[in-house]
Amino acid sequence: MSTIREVGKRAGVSVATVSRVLNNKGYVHEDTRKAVTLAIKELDYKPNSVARSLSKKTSKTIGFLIPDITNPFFPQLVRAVEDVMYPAGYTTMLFNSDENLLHELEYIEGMTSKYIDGFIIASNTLQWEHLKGLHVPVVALDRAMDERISSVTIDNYEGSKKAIKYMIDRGCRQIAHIEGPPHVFTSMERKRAYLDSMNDHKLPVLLQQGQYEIEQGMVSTMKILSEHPEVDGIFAGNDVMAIGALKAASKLGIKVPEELSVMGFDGVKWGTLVTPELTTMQQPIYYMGQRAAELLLDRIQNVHSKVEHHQLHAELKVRQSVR
Amino acid sequence: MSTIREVGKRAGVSVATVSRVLNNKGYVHEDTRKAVTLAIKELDYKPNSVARSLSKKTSKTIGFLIPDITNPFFPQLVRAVEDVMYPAGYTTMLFNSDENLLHELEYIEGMTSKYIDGFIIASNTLQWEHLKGLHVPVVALDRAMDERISSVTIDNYEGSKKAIKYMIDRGCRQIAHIEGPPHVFTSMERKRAYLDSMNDHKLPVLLQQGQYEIEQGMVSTMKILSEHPEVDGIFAGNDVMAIGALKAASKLGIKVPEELSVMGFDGVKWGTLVTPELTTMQQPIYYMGQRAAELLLDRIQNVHSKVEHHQLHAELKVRQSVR
DNA sequence: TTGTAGGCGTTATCAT
DNA sequence: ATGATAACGCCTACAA
Repeated sequence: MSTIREVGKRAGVSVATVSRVLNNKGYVHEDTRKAVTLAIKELDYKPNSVARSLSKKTSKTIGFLIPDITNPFFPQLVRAVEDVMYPAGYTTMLFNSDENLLHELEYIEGMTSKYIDGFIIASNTLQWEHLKGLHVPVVALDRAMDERISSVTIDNYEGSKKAIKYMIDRGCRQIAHIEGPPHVFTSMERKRAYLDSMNDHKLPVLLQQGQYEIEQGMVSTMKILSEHPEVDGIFAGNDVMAIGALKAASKLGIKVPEELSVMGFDGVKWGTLVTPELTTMQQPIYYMGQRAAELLLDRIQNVHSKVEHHQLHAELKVRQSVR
Repeated sequence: MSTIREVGKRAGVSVATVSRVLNNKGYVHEDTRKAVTLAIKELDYKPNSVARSLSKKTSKTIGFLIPDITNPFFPQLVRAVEDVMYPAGYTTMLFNSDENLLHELEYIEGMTSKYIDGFIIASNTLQWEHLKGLHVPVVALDRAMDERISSVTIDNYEGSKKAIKYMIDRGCRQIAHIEGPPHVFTSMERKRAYLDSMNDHKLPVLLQQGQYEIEQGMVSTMKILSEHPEVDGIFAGNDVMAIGALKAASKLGIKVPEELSVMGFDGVKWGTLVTPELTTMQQPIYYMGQRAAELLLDRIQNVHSKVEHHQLHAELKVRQSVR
C-alpha cells in the first residue's frame, strides 16, 4: 500500500497538492493535476480510509440496529437500506440486538468511537434518552420513537382496523387476537386497534400473548381453539404468527377459511406459499427501508435538513385465509 | 469526547502510562493504575477506535460477502457469524453482492483501506486470483474456492446422491432436476450428483435451468410437467425452488406426493410451513456460519493457524413431499 | 516504573 | 498555485 507521501514524491509535489487533487479542492494547475493522477495510477495508490476518518471525524459508515435478521420481515429492510447507502458511498453495519438494551448501548458506544455517521434503528428498546447524547443523526424505522427523532413507520392502527373490519364484513363474530411481544411498538398499535374495533362493534375480546414467531403462533392458536372453540377468526399480530396459526388449524383438522378465518399483518413473501395463501395487510417493506435510508442520508449530508416523520400505509391483500 | 491526553493530565501521568493501563501492557505501579482508572471513569473516557486502527493497522472488523440476504438461506448464516464475532470483539460488515464481481472487488478494496481484519465469502464469483493480493485471512463459506483458502462446506454431492437414492427407493423413475444458477458451486455439485445418479440407475435425464428463486421453481416445474407429464419426481436445486415446484403442482392440480414427489435441498425453516411439508436435505446452516467465523477468528488471532477445510454433511429430512 | 517523541496516513491552515 | 506543518488520537520504541 502506497501513501500520499509516495505519490507526492513520485509526482514531484507535496502531499498537500496530492490531497488537493484527490479531493478536488483548492487550486491546482492542470499540468500538476495530470502528473499527480499519473503517479496515482502508477503506484496504484488508494487513499487510506482510516487515516481519512481520523482527520475528518467521519467514516462513511452507518449503523443499522434490528432485532433479528432471522425474522423474515428484516432481510428486505436490510437489503433496501444497503441498496441506497452503498451507491451513496456509505457502508452499513448491521447489528442484531434481540431487543437487548445493554447490547444496543454497547454497540452504539462502539460505533461512536468509530466515527459512525448515523444510525437507523428498527428495534424497540432504545429511547430518546439513550440517544440524545449522540452527535449524529438517527432515524427510527418501523417504530415511532420521539418527536425529535426522524421516523418511517406505517400506520399500524389504521391498518389493523381495516384488517379487522374486513374480517367482520366477511362474517367473523368471534375474533381472537394473538398479540406480538409486549413492548414492541407495532405490536401495541395493532392490539389497540383490535381492542377498539371489538369495542366499536360490541364483539367479545379474546387476547392471547404471542412473540412474533411461528411456534408462538401455533401454540397460541392451539390454546385459543381448545379453550374457545366458538372462535371463528384470528387476527394475528404478524404474518409469521398467522402462518403458525394456519399450521395449528391444520393440525387440529380445522378448515381455513371455512371454519376459521386467519388474518396476518406484514405481507412477507412467504404468505403466498402456505396453503391456504395468507390474507394479510401488506406493508411496503422495501420502500420503508429505502425511505429511512434516504432520510438518514439527507440528515447526514444536508446541514439544514430537519426531523421528518413519514407515515406510510398498509394495504389489504385479499388471498385465501379469510372466508 | 475526551482523549488519552486529558486522562493523562487529570491523573498526573503521561499518555504512555494511560495507554499502558488501557491495554494492560508493560509495567505500571498499582497506585498509578488506580489513579488512571479513576480519571478514566471521571472523564467517561472511551478509546477512539479510529486512532487505534490507524496506529495498529487493524480494525476489529470483518467483512462478510453474501449473494443476497433476501434468500432465506443467508439470514441464519449471518446470524451465526455475528453471534461468534461480536462477543470476540469483532463487528461484521455485511455486503450483498448479487454475485457481481465488480461490486465485490470494489467492496474488498474499500474494506482493505479500512484495515479490515478478514473476510468470509459466501458468494461464488470471487476466485483465488482476486484474493491472493490481500494480506488478511479469508474463509470461503458454502463453497470451495481453492486449496489455499480455508473453507466450510457441506458435501453437496454426497447429500444429493442420498436425496435421489431416497426418491428412487420410494419408487420414482422419471426424476427431473431443476438446476440452480450455472456458476454457483453448490448448484454444480448437486447437478453432478443428479447426472451420476441417473446414469448409475439407468434412468432418463431431464434437466431444467433454474435460479434459486421461488418463481424459477414454479416456472421450471410448469415447463417440466407440461412437456413431460410422465415425470414422477422433481429434485430441486434448493428448497426455495422446491417450494416453487410445490406451488406449481398445486396450481396444475397435480397431487404431491401421490402423483409427483418433490425433494428440496437446504432445510430452510419455511420447508415445514408449506403443504405438504417439504422433504429435503437438511444442512447445518447455523453451524456452518459458526464454524466459518471460528475458523476466521483463529486465522486472525493465531499466527500459526493454518488453512483448514471443513466438510460437513447434510441429512435427509423425511417429511411429506416425497411419496 | 514512567516519560518523551516519532509514527500511522490524511486533511487543512497558513504562508509563500 | 504550491509547500510546510500542525492537527486527528493512539501506540510504542527508547530513554531515563
